[in-house]
Amino acid sequence: MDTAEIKKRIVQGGMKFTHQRMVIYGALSLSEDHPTAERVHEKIKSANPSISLGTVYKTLDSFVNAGILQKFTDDTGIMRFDPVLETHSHLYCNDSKEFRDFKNPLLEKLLKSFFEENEIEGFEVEEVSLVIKGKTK
Amino acid sequence: MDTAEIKKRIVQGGMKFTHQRMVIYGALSLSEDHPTAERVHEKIKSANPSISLGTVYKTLDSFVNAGILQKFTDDTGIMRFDPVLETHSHLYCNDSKEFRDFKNPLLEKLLKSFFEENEIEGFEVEEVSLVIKGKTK
DNA sequence: GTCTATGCAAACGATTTGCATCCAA
DNA sequence: TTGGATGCAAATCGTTTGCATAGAC
Repeated sequence: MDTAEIKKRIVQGGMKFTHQRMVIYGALSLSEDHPTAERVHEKIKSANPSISLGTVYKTLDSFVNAGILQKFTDDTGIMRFDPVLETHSHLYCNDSKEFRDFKNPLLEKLLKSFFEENEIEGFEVEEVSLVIKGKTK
Repeated sequence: MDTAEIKKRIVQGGMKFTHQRMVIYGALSLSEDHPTAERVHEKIKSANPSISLGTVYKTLDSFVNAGILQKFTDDTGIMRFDPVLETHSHLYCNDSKEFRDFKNPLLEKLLKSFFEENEIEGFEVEEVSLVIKGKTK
């Protein structure tokens, strides 16, 4: 994702465009992993030593509220950020403790049809979140 | 679940049987919700004021290691405990922020077959965890 | 009697908050 | 110019740890 595209996303999210937001979103959009706030801070601080960890937290939170970033919490309770907005699942490696995106149209269709065809009594489904745990081989 | 059954579970898990473990497992096995450690402590403390929150944490952790309790982490990063050991999913109400168990053999079979029939390149699936988010109606 | 479980208090670590200053619009 | 964004430090809070004592086996 290039500079212009990132700026567009930030502005479309209804946010002021700042240097910090540019740098932080840039670090995220490059990463295939699902970094924590601290990891994002590490990635950017050599080139941008003045951006504080507090700002990274606040900025990531603003991105989530603006809908241009997704967040989830891993098994250890630490927040993870994901710039991929489309419906997708996550692979979690029990050995390396790392996440990877898993996009599979068939699986998504399967889940979608299941919940369309099977009403859950007393509950209205809005979204489903699937984590696939196992080992990289 | 009665006293004898709880004692059996604790002993079969290879753990010493203590009054604290009895009380803590008892509080969990009664609850359809998925309480936090603090919630468990609240539930038991009027009848057992000497059981400390630290002991609740250590005990719940021992149960998980012994395999007689499952734990997961909610979206806010707080640990939740679940005495239901069989494969099942969770319903999460965005309004009340509460979890309910969702057992559905068809859904479980669907997911199981999907991952049996669709090899994920470079990944060996061990378990899948599904959270269904929405609203109680 | 031995070895683990418990209670207590202090430590920890990820995240949030308050507030003065800065800067994009 | 002005309201929102940033940097810094202190506060928060769920959870863990260390250690002396108690209790299960």
